[in-house]
Amino acid sequence: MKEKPYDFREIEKKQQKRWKDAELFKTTDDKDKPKFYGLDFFPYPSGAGLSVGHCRNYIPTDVICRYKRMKGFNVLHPMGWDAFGLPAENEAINKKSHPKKTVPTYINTYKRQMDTIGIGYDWSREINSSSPEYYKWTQWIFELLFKRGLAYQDFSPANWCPKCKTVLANEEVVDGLCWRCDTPIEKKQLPQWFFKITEYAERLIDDLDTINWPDSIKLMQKNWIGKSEGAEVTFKSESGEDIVIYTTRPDTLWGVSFMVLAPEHPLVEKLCSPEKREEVAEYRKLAERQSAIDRQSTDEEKTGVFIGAYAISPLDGRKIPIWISDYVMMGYGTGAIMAVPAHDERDFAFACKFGIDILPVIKRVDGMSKTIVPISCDIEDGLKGISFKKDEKYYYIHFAEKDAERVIDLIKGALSEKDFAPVVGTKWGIITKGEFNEWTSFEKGRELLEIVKSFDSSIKAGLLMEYYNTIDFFKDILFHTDKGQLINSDPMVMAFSGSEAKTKVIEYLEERGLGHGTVNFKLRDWLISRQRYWGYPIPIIHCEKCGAVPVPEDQLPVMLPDVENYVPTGDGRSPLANIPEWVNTKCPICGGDAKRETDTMGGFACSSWYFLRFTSQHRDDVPFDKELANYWLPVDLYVGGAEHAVMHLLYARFWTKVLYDAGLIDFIEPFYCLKNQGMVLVETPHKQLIKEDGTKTKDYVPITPEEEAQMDPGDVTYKFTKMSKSKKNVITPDAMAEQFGADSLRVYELFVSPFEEAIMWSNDGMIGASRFVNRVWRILDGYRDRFDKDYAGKIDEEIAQNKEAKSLRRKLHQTIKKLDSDINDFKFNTGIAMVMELLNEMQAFYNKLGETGKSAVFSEVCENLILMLSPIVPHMADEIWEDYGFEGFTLDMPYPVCDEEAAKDDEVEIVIQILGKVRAKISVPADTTPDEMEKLALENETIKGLLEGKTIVKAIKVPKKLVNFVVK
RNA sequence: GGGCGAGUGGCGAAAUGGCAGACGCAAAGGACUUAAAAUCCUUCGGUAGCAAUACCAUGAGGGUUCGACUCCCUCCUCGCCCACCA
Repeated sequence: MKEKPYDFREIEKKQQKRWKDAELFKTTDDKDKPKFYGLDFFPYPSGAGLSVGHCRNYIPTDVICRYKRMKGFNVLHPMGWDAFGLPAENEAINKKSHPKKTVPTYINTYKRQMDTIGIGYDWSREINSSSPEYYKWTQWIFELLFKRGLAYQDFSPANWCPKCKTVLANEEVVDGLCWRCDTPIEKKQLPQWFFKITEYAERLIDDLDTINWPDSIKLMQKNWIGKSEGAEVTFKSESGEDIVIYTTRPDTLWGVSFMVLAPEHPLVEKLCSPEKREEVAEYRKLAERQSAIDRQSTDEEKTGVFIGAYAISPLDGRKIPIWISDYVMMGYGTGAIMAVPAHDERDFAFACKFGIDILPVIKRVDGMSKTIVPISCDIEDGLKGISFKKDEKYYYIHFAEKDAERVIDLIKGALSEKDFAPVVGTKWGIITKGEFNEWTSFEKGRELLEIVKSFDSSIKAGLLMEYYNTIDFFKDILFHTDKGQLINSDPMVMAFSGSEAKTKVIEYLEERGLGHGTVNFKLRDWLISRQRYWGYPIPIIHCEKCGAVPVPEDQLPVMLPDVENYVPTGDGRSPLANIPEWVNTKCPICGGDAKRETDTMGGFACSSWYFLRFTSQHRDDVPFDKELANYWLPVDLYVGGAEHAVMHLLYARFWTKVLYDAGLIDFIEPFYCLKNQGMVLVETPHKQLIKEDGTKTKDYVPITPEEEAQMDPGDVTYKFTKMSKSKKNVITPDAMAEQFGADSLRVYELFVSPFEEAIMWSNDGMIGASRFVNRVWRILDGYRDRFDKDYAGKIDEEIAQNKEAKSLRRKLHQTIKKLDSDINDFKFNTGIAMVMELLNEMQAFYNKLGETGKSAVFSEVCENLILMLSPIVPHMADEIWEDYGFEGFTLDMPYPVCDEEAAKDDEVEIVIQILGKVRAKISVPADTTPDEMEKLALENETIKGLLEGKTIVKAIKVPKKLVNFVVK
């Protein structure tokens, strides 16, 4: 027999052509079959092309889709292009080209690369979000939202990126910087279009329970939506204005020491006293100028101004000073808060900074004496602290902060008389080795403190001794709990404690008409306007008489006009505003002169419904076929990076719910199962960052290979980072397919680490994967001429005679079972490891078989190996399949099924332990009963010897696993 | 500051209460070869020992259990996400 070399370049090209010619991946809408919809995140086609990082996303989805197809599912596995939006436009500007030209080129590259690694997409359903056929329907959905009152225009201070010259959504602002170009964001007052996603906040939280997503992503969405329950309370100012505040801690109402409004709060103007007017105006100006980053920083000292006005407490008629400060934000709640320094850390810090009187705590911690027994709570010679006993351990807490006196006052207030019961005078002490040592003098105490300070914190824990120099420890007691009994409040509510107190106070307020319970969300409405060219025009016509009118459906799409110069002007208007012949139009209602909306929509609109379009991409009369959408959706498997946790995934869920409400679909969530693949990191040269004064910092920055070549090798450090074009460290799938083959690349990415974990790209690992693939080929090809299709009838005879054949067959069926369940669980790495074990056994068997030996079992193993590997190494599988004389494609074959009988072990090795330590191992028939196992264990010579003179108290027996003797 | 996750050989990793290190990489030895590559066959956590074997070992310390990488408590380190949301 002539050996056929594994020429993967030739083979992969050939099989890809066969697949294409046979339209192998074309999906039919056969509604009788169970369906499987596998989808990858909608990629933005960039000039950089695909990297092996993208493949980490596409390969596993492809494996699952191929596997599901072999399992008899009707599989939909489409791909499309998120081609509209800022990234595409910015890239085109940089290249001094037009996105209309660059986008198709990039798409072609992506498609070619995806085909190169053998991803089985149904290209007949390809979608390009920048094509009028697609964006017509995105505009249609905009109008649907508009008609349902979910799209509105509003003047608002928007996040403005001066470099991208556009407004950004909250989600697109990262650390106060533009998520694309890292430019600090400014605030700019502009008329903007919003989607009312806040109306769906509750459902967006609740429905998370119905989908199978990673917990971390669900949690991120929950935190982003940020539901909190509390109350709105109305205070009257001295001048008679109503000031409504929002609080989540109505139970602390009687502790209101002052009040804070957001600087831009509309009442500030009215309330401000004449003599404070100037100061207030100045502060407001300052706050306005501050960029998003300053305002969000927690480290900043609190700033604020007293506006010279007072509110009257509706509870007791007390005068409450009103302040403004930028730690209160207009966008959340009512933009006004009641400040309770005794129970809120920020209010406390503010009160300390400005010397505002603090009312005592109004909630006393229940049963504090059970957990904390203060020994002393005083201030002595500048040393401020509290000693106490907790859980039988002694602690001393020293407050180094300048407001320690006030903290200690509050703590005293939070303790009841009985908490102080064991206190004897002002007894100072310190605990070492669990012993309480009284401080005989201040010097002695200081000395001990110094020693303790120098201890490593782990040692401190070991000594039952802890030292704090902050108020951290009491945060839980004072600021971060609603536990405790109400005190210093109205007698009507004082009987209550814990979270019940909160409910009762809300009732108290509602009865007296002072306020009511309410729910607030951190989520803001979704800002969709972009003052940029490369997006689809918002289909609205502004008429002076009729207002904002949606473009009639039969006039959709509103085509994006062709313009030569699309570079943003930076005046806050889109380039479309400079095309009068496009802007000027007639009102669809009254026929009078009107102007088109010139803003375009952000790219997230396109990706908020594309998964629906794939089901019926051909329809030009509806956005999607309702029946087909209901058949295919929700998506059964959605794979992509975790970085889209809040933006895309939240918007797509929102639109799906809107479409459901409009009766267009029958499901409430778009993606049933979500998986996040790990990143691919690559070793990249870095240099140490040197400060201006020449000192070295701890930070390293990546450098390009050219920079590396110019540097002293000693100064270069290698670290694993994400691939990026600017670092010039991108590894492309094309290069890997050329060097090792697409099938080897697929194996490498699946095998090297668990699916969710980041992988450190390694060429050696790639070689290992390629070695495995080659080995599979060599064995299968080597047996090609001896392969016997009619092996089935000859198996029984062979395994009866040949123990090794039986054992190999067992391994085969165990592997089928393991790989099958591992693919289902996304545990590709261990599944492939098991195939490697099978291959090792095959190799040993094959070696014994020699050049000419034949085996029915080996034929069975070969056929099943080809089929079970088909989703993973499809090119090779189909090539060998042909070589073995089979017709058609492995993808059309049923996936191998485990023969449970064949997979059963005859004998198992059990471990014999004495007191949990392994002392012997014996091999027993698999069906040995626990009692027989014990008997056999006791007969073992080694065990006999070790048990000599000992009494067996108990024998723990685990079938097929172990016997453990507990002895005395 | 808050939340989530992780920490196991020289390296990527396996084992989710039952033999720690499957599988792979790297390394070492052998076979084949004029030679190299490739391939095939071995060895491969540490300490002691010729060996059988024994002891140690899953970030550190404690606990639960007949038995802990796995569960609980305390601490350390790293990563990611969020961050003045009243």
